[in-house]
Amino acid sequence: MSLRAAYVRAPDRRTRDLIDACARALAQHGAGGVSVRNICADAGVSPGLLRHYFDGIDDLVAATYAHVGAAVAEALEVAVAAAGAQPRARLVAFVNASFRPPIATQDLLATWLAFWSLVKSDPAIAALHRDIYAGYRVALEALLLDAGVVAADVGHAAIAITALVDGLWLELSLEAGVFGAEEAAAIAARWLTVWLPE
Amino acid sequence: MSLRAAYVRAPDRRTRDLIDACARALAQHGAGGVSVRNICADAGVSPGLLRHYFDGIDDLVAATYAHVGAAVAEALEVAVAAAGAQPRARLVAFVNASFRPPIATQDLLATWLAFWSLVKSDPAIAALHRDIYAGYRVALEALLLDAGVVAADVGHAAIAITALVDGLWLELSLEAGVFGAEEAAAIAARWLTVWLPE
DNA sequence: CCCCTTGTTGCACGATTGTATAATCTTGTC
DNA sequence: GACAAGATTATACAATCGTGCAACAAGGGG
Repeated sequence: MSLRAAYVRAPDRRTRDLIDACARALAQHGAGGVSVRNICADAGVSPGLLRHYFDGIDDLVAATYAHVGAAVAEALEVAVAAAGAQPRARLVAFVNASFRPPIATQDLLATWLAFWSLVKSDPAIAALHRDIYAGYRVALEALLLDAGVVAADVGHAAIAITALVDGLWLELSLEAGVFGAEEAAAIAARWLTVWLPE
Repeated sequence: MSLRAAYVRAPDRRTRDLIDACARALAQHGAGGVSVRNICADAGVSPGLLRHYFDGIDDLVAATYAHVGAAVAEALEVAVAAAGAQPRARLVAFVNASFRPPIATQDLLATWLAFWSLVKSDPAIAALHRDIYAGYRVALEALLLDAGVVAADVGHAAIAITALVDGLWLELSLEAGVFGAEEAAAIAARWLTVWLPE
């Protein structure tokens, strides 16, 4: 049974290998650089194997988005938990974590940008995008409310902060060198004070 | 000679037709939806004609980016000129114009998003992107300086405002319906006050 | 009227795409 | 060790990709 378990777990290993290879392809060559042969060669498997674990290349890309999205959400959760109990510190930690590893790495930003470009053409990606951002916004709105932002402003503030974070991600990814993650965090922190009382 | 001029001007018409068709393809199907046959069919010409006016499909996409970028820059310039002489009004006009027609149309935002996704893979697009954003940032920095932003802050402020505008564009394009251009303009206006004195 | 340039078409070519499939290898069970 | 089942490979196939090319249409200059 234990050997059986090890044998059964092998597919999960391959699933993960393919997702990682897909993320690498997305990061390095953009959305146009993902092809079955490309990904499978990078994962070290035969091209035919992809269809054994996924319904097709689109399904793999969607699974990669879900995986990366969950990893980001988890990293944000960890950062908030580590910030302690003070509401405002938790909010700042949430925003600042967006500009530090493991989130603000060059590869992850490029991968995320590739996902954005697929939202328009792939309905499955669009649905995932809605879910991921809805979750992000809910978490952010809760933190804003706890930090003392007036209820009427919470919706606008969440949209504004999300937009700023995404915009800074975009520039960090596209124009590496013009400014760094530290400056992005400083800008976001300043933006936060607009919505906070006092 | 006059007939000759009319005859010579015909190619420009076709160049423009192809660029428009390319922009439509980019807006509707994303970066992955641009193909020679697709674009030429939409423009109403034979597939072979594309190579008569452009070095290839990549060249056409680059030309489309340059064309759209120039159109946006011109629209911003017009908006600033129409705002009068008061420095702060000119700055607000510059930012607000980003969220009104002819810039903040659904099609143009989708096209712009497609360009972003190509920066990583296409060096020509990357060079164009650098030029376009450098110009944008120079114009914005000049307006900020005139509006009274302290010189030491101008660089950061330009980056921050550019990021916010791009982030709002991103959300307007990807999640149409969650919020509108009017709310985006209101958010940007509030963000501006952070950098302005008093 | 003929020619020559240029715009334009239609098709063919090789490369690459995603997917389907048959054969092979590996592993657990009896 | 034989057998069943799943993992994996290699190859084949149709579709689509960008591009090259030969031919046709059209109009200006000789």
